[in-house]
Amino acid sequence: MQSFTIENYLKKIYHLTQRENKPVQTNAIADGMNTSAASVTDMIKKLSAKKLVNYTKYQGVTLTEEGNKKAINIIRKHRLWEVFLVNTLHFKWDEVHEIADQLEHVKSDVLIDRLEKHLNYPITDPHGDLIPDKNGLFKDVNFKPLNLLHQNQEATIVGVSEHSSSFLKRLEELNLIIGQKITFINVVDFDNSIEIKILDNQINISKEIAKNILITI
Amino acid sequence: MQSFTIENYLKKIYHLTQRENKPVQTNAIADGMNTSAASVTDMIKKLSAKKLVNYTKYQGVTLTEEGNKKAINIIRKHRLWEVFLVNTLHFKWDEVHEIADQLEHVKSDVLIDRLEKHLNYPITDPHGDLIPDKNGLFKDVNFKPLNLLHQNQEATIVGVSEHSSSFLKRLEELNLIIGQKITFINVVDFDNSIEIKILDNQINISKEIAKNILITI
DNA sequence: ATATTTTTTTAGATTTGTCTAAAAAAATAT
DNA sequence: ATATTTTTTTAGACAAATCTAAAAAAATAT
Repeated sequence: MQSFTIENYLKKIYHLTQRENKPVQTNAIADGMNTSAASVTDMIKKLSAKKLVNYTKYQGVTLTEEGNKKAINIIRKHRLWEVFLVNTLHFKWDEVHEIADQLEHVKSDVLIDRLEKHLNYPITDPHGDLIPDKNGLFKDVNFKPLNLLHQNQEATIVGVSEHSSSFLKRLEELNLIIGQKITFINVVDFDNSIEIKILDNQINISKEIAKNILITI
Repeated sequence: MQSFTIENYLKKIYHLTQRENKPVQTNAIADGMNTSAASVTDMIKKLSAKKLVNYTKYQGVTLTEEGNKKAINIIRKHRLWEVFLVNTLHFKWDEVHEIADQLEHVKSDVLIDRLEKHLNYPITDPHGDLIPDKNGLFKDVNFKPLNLLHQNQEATIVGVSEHSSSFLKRLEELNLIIGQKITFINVVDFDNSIEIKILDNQINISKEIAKNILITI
């Protein structure tokens, strides 16, 4: 009986160490995985014994080079499956995460190669997240959160940094979808919400929404 | 941590009770699953507690109606994924079994619906095995083994009843592929091998090969 | 009908991943 | 600098799925 536990831990640790480049705490992993801190400690010891994480007691963990490689490979598979679900099977972008969480664990390198070819070597998944190549390398791109734009700057939406279904559905309602062009107007002092122009209308979006939308200029 | 163990047992019991409609023995399951008889006994008790199999000590098992339904659903998923692998990703028919064994456990009814639609509602998988519909019903067809044909009878190959890669590869070498028309000539007394006409050539195939080829007249 | 062989089950142990409760260490506050 | 709070680890237990070895039942052979 094989299990996906190790792969899920590696993926979670990867994501938690990405934004800030420092060890992730036991509790943060436990929260993110719906498990107890004690279980995380147990599992971390196993991962450490397998040389997939660097671990010193009470100091949190980082991925080793090998752990990182494995994590990126899972993310590659997850994102390619998401593209498949949206492009080939016509799912919506807010419907694919849970299914891809299962598909990402299927073991077959040739399957992923063929899938990638079938999808025409996509660079990003349906949320604009970069898909690493076979060697784990990400294309170098210049994405930043919408809230960092300056007055009257034009930009194109290329991704999101939050994947909850409720967030994605809201974006669709506002036409804030990938490929959409927008113009930054200004920040409203009172609540830090943001005025933008989109499809010739001016709309207001909260800071929470704005900072989770990725754009390129 | 979820596991596919129960699904794999159900599938195996389904296949082992199919050909002969009587209880399957503990040892037969153990052989087919690469495990020990003791483990099978343990697992059977669990399946019985869940009302998925009918079990009386020393008497072997059969599937309950519910167990049967679950088994057929797994087989449906397995076969649809095989069609996907061959038709969409261009795998060969002898390369898909192991991958489909993983994909069949992905849980999402809507995924299977969309996959089925994408594949244009196929009736059989790449080996000619029938794909049950959503309600677990198989289309009623008239397939039988090639060795049961009579002299000079013409027939079309529609499937195989053995799925090993070595068998399938051998069939390809002999052009014995699905859709191929053949004419039965005669049985050779000495070794029960069979003479057939195929693509204007007469060839000889062993009884072992012949009985694992399914034809329709 | 009894002995032998085969099949199945039980008993007891192991591994994986999890848990709760308590102890220990680190971080924070006074 | 000490007390308090938070975080992490340890200890001990549990469920799932497996194993080997031994016992029990069923099937087969003489």
